[in-house]
Amino acid sequence: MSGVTGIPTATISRLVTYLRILEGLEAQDVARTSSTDLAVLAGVTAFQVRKDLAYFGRFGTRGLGYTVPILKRELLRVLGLNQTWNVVIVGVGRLGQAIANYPGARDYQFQYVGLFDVNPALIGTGVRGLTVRHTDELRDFVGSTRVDMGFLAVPPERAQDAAQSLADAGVRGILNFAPVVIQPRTVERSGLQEIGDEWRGVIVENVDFLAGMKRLAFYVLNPDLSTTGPEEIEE
Amino acid sequence: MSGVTGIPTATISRLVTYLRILEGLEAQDVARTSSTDLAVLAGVTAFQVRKDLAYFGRFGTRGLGYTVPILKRELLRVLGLNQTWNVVIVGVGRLGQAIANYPGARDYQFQYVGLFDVNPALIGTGVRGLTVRHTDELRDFVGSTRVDMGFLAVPPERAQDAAQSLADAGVRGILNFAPVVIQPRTVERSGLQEIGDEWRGVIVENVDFLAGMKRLAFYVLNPDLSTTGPEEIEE
DNA sequence: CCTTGTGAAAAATTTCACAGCG
DNA sequence: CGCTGTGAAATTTTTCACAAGG
Repeated sequence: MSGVTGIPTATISRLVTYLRILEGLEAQDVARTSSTDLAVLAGVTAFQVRKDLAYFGRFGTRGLGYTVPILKRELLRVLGLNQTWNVVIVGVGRLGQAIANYPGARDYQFQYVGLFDVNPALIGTGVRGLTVRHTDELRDFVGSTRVDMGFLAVPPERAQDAAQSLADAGVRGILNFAPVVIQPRTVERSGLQEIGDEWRGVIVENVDFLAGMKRLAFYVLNPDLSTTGPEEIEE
Repeated sequence: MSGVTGIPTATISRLVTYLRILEGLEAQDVARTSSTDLAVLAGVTAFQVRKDLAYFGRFGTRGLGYTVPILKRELLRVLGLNQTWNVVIVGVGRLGQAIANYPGARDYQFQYVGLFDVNPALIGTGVRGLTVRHTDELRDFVGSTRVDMGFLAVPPERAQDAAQSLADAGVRGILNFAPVVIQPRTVERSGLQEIGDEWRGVIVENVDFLAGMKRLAFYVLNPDLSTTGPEEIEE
């Protein structure tokens, strides 16, 4: 859609933050905002805000700033949140269930369409109106239902296999909650054939609670090394 | 401890990954490894591994590589994971309880010493052997018990206040699970005095599931913009 | 001969100054 | 005048080539 290239991944994270802020402003009926406002609320510089937005277009009016609903709409579009996303959850233990029940996902047209696990005790039970199926059925399921992403909430030792199953089934994006690096290539594993070249093009994003905890430990011990955002937020 | 400065935050994230990999290697009784091995397993370049480690010392032997237990021990030390961390959880709803029950935190001497919430229905109940207290008691609690970090698992609209409570109580690190930017400065809030200058020096790390989901949406839509790690991992 | 550790080069990202336009 | 949008400068981070050392 946009032929743009070389956009920092940090920019994408910040766009998500700006969007959240705009939703807050809209909820308070604020009509207009500026790069400086957004910068204060996001904890970055106003330069950064403008540069981030400039990668995707011109959304403001010189001399006036940004119209909240317009900028919000544009960010929704840029991030792909103005469309429906069908999601399966693989791993329906405590974490998987917490994810399924976490409020806020539905606000963005994220719909859980399937739950999968290998634990016989869980299969057949219902969580949020969906029946838990065996992970072996993933492939058939994806064949008959559109699935845009998979959330991986299995124990670490099963994460690579489960990711492989998702990729083989044709799922294009994986949100990995397991504290493991998912290998995009088929890593040599004793005697196994190289399966699933569908790997090419599968995106993996990680959400890692344990890693966050450890990073925090480091920065509490070395506060001088932490990035506490810019000193000056105004230009 | 280390007078080193200017260490990329990305380096700290990668150190956490290397540590995890080393623990896996140790569990498989692998005695030695190399920057190339670690690079493959971490999905980065070998240059990167060596540079990351070099910020903190010389842990390898030229010609031989790294001794797994030694490098692991050094990374534990660097990250501050060879000591006990006392943690309180603020917000004991579904998410807070999932965090309290998540396995793996205890492996690193992270100990939950207190649970806090404002919901009367929860106060007094027990979760994992701890009694849930009212958040108002946080300050007294921190006065009598050492608390090194607080995990913030409250609804977004309460996150800033709860973070303020933690900071006022003297907690140095906050792991924020709420999809909100915690303001390190006391932002103008209708009529309230500027309280809690303890803010200076409080570290905030974020673990944001919804943001991960949205980033994934973007990259699934724009796969060409995703950083799929290096093409070549070998030197 | 192998693999680390590191100064220097290259690339990416952020900061900045100001032109552009309502 | 005010605030955005952006090319250029400054800074940060990564990549690289190779010296150092077992």
